[in-house]
Amino acid sequence: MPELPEVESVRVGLAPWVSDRHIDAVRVLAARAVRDQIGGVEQFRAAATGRRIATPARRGKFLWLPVGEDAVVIHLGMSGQLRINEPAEPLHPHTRVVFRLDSGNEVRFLDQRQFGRLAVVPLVPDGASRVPQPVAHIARDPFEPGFDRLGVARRMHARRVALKRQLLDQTLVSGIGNIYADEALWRARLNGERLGVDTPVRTAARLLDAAREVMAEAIDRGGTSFDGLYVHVNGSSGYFERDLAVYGRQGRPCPRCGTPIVRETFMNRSSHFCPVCQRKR
DNA sequence: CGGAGCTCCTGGGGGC
DNA sequence: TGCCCCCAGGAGCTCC
Repeated sequence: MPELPEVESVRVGLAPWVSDRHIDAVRVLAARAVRDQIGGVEQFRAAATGRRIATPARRGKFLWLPVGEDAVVIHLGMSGQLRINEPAEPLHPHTRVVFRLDSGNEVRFLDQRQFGRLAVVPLVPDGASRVPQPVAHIARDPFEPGFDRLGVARRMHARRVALKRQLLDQTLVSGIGNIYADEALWRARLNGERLGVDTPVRTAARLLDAAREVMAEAIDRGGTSFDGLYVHVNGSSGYFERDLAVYGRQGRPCPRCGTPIVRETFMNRSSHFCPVCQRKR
């Protein structure tokens, strides 16, 4: 389940293989992967072929390969992977899109559950920089220089919306998914069902700090994976379940107080928390 | 228009 | 042993 740290891990791993390379050919094996592309598969192929890739960039969970005034924007969804292969290597059955580079290598997009998506889109202005058009409505992530920590905390406090829902709202703060939301809430000792209006601005800011810390540690470890679906660009899996305090650890002791971790359904998703450290009040 | 809920998708795993 | 159903969730979409 790629969240910000996993996507950043993919970006860093991909960069030396694709930066300053030309895309010589594009194969789309599953039209669904480019369903957002205006003009469909043919337009995707035409718009990507022959372009030179600059340094891969990222905001939140969105990754993109800048190509001139456009970008190949990639969202990995639930199970998307990018791998570098030689053309002779057999295609994995989940391969959806293949880019052949002028280096002779291939960049392969694999995606079992097909929530992932790719498109060639124009870059649009965003402050001092530029982002792909579909990324423009996404908020800055906690690692971006322009991330307004206090401003986001104030918005959280102003809303009668549960803290976990706000952490997952990509238009408020981007990059956080279900796993890091649970981990950040545990670290900040807050229950995810607590409302923003019941949370002081400084407490909301502390929660954002916790989210950034948890994700920074995951980036240092090279990403996190829990079901074997997430894989680094070279095919090796990042698997750091032991570093998680609460996610997927229902019934096991809270690392802080020993109380068994509880799993509940919230927002049609699973939520994991310590019933003592993170009281619902 | 903000907020909440629905939907897409697939293979692994559990239950019978 | 085999089959069926449930489960995981990011984000775009729809509805209120």
